[in-house]
Amino acid sequence: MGRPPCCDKANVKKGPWTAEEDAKLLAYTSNHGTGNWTSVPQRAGLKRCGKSCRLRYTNYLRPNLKHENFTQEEEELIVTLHAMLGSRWSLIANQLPGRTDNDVKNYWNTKLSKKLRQRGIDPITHRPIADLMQSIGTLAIRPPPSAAGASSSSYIPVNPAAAPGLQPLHDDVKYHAVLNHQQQQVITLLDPDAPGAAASPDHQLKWSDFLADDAAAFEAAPQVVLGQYQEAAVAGGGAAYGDTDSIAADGVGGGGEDSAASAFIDAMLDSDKKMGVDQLIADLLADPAYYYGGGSSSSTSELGWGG
DNA sequence: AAATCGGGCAACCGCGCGCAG
DNA sequence: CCTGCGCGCGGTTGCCCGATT
Repeated sequence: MGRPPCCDKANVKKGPWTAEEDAKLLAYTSNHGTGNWTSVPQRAGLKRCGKSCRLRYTNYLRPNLKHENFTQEEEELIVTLHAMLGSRWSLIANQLPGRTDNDVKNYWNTKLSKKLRQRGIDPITHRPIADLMQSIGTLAIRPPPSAAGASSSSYIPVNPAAAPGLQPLHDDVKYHAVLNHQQQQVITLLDPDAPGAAASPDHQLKWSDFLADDAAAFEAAPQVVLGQYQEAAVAGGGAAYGDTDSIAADGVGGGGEDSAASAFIDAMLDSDKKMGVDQLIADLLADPAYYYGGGSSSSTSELGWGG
């Protein structure tokens, strides 16, 4: 038994919107707001599905939308957030004023993923493709990640300790130093007075522990949860979102990992608005070590997005 | 000049979640 | 607690248009 259709599809227009339709929808929303989309078509005199109206409004007609090209700063922010959040386009778009999730998604699919591939970085895992090939070869004999392993996680540059013999593409030491430093800044910003802040390596819990009881853990010590999430997010292989997706897909776990991520993300989004975490993200992006370990951190152009 | 190809983008579809009754 | 409904999200599709042959 499927869900009934939201509208009479036989009598609904589909396809590109005309200027007249746009005008009607805009006039209606400016006068009545955007609640109850199912009734909007009838009230606005449109032969469209309410869902289509909502999409048209949010992706095109909504005030303050940017219609110009993405800037280099926006590109870099998308890449970083995608590495942390996966394909949660709405969350990523929240960090980009004037951009919609559809914009970000399309831009990623058509431009950014290709750019990453061209630079030898897998756009799904955000790890060097060479590293992935190596991982495939050694997957069967790799031990499961331990707490210690997680705390020294490798992300884009492979951690030599985790894969001895593999040539690191970047300056891993510098990269990890930068990343850890940025994480600590974020954590401190969120709750500088919290006892046992994640700054203490001995206190770091395993991400899997957090997942088992994420809601309570987050309320009790969000700064620790943040540290864990970031550790998990940067742990090699895109475990941060790949695992949650698989959990969600097979319906096992009652959304444990997913809710863990969501709880953290929601809190993060609330907090960053208040505390300027955006700037920290920008600082992280501004450091070339993020993708190309070593070198100075003077210019984002060193990331090589320009051409 | 015409045909074909490929990229980019707008829009659609189906699903999950939250909420109200 | 259950059910129906609306909303939002992510994945996918299909059209348009410029580039190439």
